[in-house]
Amino acid sequence: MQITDADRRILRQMMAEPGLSVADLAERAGVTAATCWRRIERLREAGVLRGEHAVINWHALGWEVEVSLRFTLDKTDPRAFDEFTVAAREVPEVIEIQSFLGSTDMRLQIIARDMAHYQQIYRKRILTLPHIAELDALMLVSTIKSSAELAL
Amino acid sequence: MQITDADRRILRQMMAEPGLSVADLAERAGVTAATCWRRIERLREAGVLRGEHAVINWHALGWEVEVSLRFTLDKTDPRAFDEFTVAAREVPEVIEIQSFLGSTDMRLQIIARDMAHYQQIYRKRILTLPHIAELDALMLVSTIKSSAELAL
DNA sequence: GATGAAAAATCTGTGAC
DNA sequence: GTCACAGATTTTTCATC
Repeated sequence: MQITDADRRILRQMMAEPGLSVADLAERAGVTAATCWRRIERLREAGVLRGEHAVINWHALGWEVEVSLRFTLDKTDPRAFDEFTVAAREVPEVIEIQSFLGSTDMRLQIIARDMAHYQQIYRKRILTLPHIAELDALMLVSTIKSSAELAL
Repeated sequence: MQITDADRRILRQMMAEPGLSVADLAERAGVTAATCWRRIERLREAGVLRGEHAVINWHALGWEVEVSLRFTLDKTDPRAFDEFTVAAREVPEVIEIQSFLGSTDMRLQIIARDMAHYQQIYRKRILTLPHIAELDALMLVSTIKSSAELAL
């Protein structure tokens, strides 16, 4: 798919001010609402726009503990990656799963109500994940920036 | 702010099916559209709901390289954290900044068009960030899960 | 102080140009 | 790509609990 300057302006605006209506987006991107809508539709069909994501402030909801866990897997078993991933997806407190090339294989981000809750998840759901060779945990203090304002 | 059962149902539904209209959300959460709208507004004002973000497929836009960088800072200087954070925010290719308690102090996530572009960002914008003591990089292969479906 | 019903304002999605 | 428009949706108002 060919991405025009107008597409780029729309995408940039979506990143800069998420949640804007199509009409407002159109105005800021310098196109009419109908055009903007059709472009968004095209971007969706082309797989550039994957959908929407509600951004929730877990802290305000009383989920105080956020942890980033890095795993090295036991690569002697070729099924390690798949089985680890499938098992990790099933833990509801896991809010992000990333896979890497390098010494670390996977990263999970986890939220919990408090330390006691985290301990419980850690022992019952994390340490029981399959094929873990090594693991190290970092307590998250804050997420400062979580978006992009790129010159596409 | 007091969070009711209806609020929880609305939030859970928003996470499960982002982008739903207020009317549909209301139906699924078992409240009227007006009530649902008012509750969402309250959650927004209370800072529980930070908004809805469009999920962009960088790969489809031709941004092929994604990297996670972990930093240990030089803590002999008390301004290290602030100065590092301020400088990191200004790099447009940095799409996430997290700060931790533990051996690692910061994590940045970066996107680049290709390896050559990444090398350039790495040398000119990352290695020049202030107060870096140690740093290690991981090439991201994929992000598999990036949401939560929690029993709030 | 919170709710639902209904009206008013606004936006979306489509067709014609 | 623009314009016009019907239908849908959001947001306000108001009477009620």
